[in-house]
Amino acid sequence: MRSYNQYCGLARGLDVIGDRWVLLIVRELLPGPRRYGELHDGLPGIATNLLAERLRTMQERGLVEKLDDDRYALTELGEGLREVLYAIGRWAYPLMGEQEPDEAFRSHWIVHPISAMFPGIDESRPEVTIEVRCGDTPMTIRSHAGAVTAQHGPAPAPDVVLTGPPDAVVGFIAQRIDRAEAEKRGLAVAGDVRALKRLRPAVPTARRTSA
Amino acid sequence: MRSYNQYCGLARGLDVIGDRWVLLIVRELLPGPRRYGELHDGLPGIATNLLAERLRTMQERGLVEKLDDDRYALTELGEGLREVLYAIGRWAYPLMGEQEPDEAFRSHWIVHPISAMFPGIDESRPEVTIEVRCGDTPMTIRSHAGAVTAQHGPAPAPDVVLTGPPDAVVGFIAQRIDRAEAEKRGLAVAGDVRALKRLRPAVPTARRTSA
DNA sequence: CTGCATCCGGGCCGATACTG
DNA sequence: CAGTATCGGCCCGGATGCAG
Repeated sequence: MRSYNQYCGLARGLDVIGDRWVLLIVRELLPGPRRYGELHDGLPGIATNLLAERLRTMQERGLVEKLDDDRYALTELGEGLREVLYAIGRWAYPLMGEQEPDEAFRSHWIVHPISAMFPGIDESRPEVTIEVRCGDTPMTIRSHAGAVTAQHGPAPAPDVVLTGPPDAVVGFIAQRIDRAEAEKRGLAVAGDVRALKRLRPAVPTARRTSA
Repeated sequence: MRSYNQYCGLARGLDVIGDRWVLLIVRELLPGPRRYGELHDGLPGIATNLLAERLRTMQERGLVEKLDDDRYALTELGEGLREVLYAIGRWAYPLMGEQEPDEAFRSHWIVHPISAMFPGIDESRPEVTIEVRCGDTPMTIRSHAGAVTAQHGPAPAPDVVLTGPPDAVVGFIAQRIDRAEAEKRGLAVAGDVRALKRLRPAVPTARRTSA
C-alpha cells in the first residue's frame, strides 16, 4: 500500500498494518507459528500469491519471521498487535449477528473472543472442560488453574459439549445470550452446564478510562 | 472494499473500517464535527473525490452523520473507534522516529497522543497552560481541574511555550525524552518548565491484562 | 469559494494455471 | 506442499470541471 506520508502515529501504523489481509494473517499467527498451508486454510478467500506477498513484506517490516522449520511466527512487534486486534474485535461485536450464508467460518477463530472474554488468571474460576463443535474441527476450551485456554481437537472427558452455529456457541459461553435463546439459534447442550456459568466473563465494556 | 466474507469479529470490523482513509477520517472527527474543507485540510494527500465517497459510505455504515449545518460528525458507533485508534497509536509509537522530509504534519494531530498520555481526571495534576508551536497553527494544551485538554490557537498567558519539530515537542511533553535530547532535536523552551514535569503521563505500557 | 462529480492512468487485488 | 506467473478488473490518486 502506498504510504500516507503523514507524520502521525495512526498513519504510520496503518502504513504497516493497513494492507488488506495483514491483520487477518496476524490473527492466524497469534496462537502460535503456522505453516504456509495452515495459514492458507485459515484464511478462506485469500489468493495464494497475495498470501506469499504479504508474508514477504511482513517479514521485511519486522512483523513476522520464518523459523528454521519453515513455519511463520510473529515477532515481538507483531505480537504487540494483539491489543489492536482485540480492540477491533470489541468494537465490532455489535456487528456480529448471525452467520451469513456466504460467510466462511473456521472453528479455531473462536479462540480470540474466548481469550478476550476470560483474560488473565483468576484462581476462583472453576475447573471445567468444554468441547465445542461448530465448524470444521472440534475445539476444546479448558479452564484450569485459573486460566482459560483453547486448542484444537476433541476433549477426552468434557464436562460440557456444545454443538451448534458459532453465534449461538460463543454468545452462550460469553453469557451474552441465555440458554433458551441459544437453543433457539441452534445450540445443543450436553452435560453439566452449571460450571460454565461460574466462569464469569470480564465485563464487556470494562475499560480503564482514567489514570 | 470487498468483504472478507468471514464470520469473525475482526474480519467484519475490517469490512467497515478497513478501507483506505477511513480511520484517518475518524481521527479528524474525534475532536468534534468538521466541515468538508476542514477535513480535506486535515487529510493531506487524499483526493477530493475519495473523501466524498468515503464520507458517503461511512454514513451508510453508521459511522458518520451529516448535521443540519452541513458539518460531519461521528455517530456513537464511530466514536467507539477511539479505542481502536489509540491502540494502533500505542502500537505504532516505536515506529515514530523523526519526521521524514516528504511527510506532512498538522499541529492538531498532537491532540490524540496528548489525550492518550493524560487520560481522565487526576485532581493532583498541576494547573498549567502550554503553548505549542510546531506545524501550521499554534496549539494550546491546558491542564485544568485535573483534566488535560488541547485546542487550536495560541494561549493568552502560557506558563510554557514549546517551539520545534513535532517529535521533539511530543516526546518532551510525554517525558519520553529529556530536555537536553529534545533541544538537540530542535526544541526551544520558554517559561517555567517545572509544572510540566508534574503532569505525570500514564505509564506507556499501562494495560490491564488480567481480570 | 466551498463541496463535490467526472474522467483517466496506474497500481493493487483476485482467480487460475503452473512449477519444483 | 509451497509457492510463482499471468492476466483481467477494480480501486486509488491526480487533474479538472462545475453548480450553488
